[in-house]
Amino acid sequence: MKLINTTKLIDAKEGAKYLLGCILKRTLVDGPVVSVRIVETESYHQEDPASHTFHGQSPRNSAMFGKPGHAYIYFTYGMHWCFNVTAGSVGYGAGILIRAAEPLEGTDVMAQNRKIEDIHQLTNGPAKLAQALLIDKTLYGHDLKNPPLQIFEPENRNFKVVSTTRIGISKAVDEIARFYIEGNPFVSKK
DNA sequence: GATAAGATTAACT
DNA sequence: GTTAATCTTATCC
Repeated sequence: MKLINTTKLIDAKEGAKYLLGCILKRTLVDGPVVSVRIVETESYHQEDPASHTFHGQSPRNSAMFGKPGHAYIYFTYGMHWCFNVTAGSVGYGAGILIRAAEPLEGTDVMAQNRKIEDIHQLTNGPAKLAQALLIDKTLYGHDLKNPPLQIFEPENRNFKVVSTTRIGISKAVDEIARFYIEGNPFVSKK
């Protein structure tokens, strides 16, 4: 498989569409490999009031001001981790939230991590995905070209992309920055 | 130093 | 449809 081309992530919105269909591969400490296909993303950039980078660089968001193609991971609502791919050139704070994915490999491990059986509930939301793949602050700033967390280009792009407004935010609610694969059953609801 | 809100989820009524 | 869970960060005294 071919690793992603990070130059495609310079523009957050284009990057969010580029990541659809890509394979996210997680190698766990004790051996098992989990892989999922990205089916839903949202883009955020520095002039966007809904972005964590809107008010400039801080210890929390510093990864997004670094090289594109790294992991920006944040903790929210006192209990959830969310996983993003950094975007934009160095010095410009942008990122792409991975909202949902389709389980491909290691579904048994994901079910164990999520403590549920239903395949359709394993990774159909940003915090669910992070929990299923055991993603937390230890992977903050991780270069996604290296194990234990990597992203590969898809074999083909035989799918249609739908563009809409984002979910679960209160600022810049009219911005079209959410993208998902049409008809995919693992796209989050709401 | 204190407080309010948050790129969510699951469990209720 | 509504709400609790639970804690970090940013913002404002």
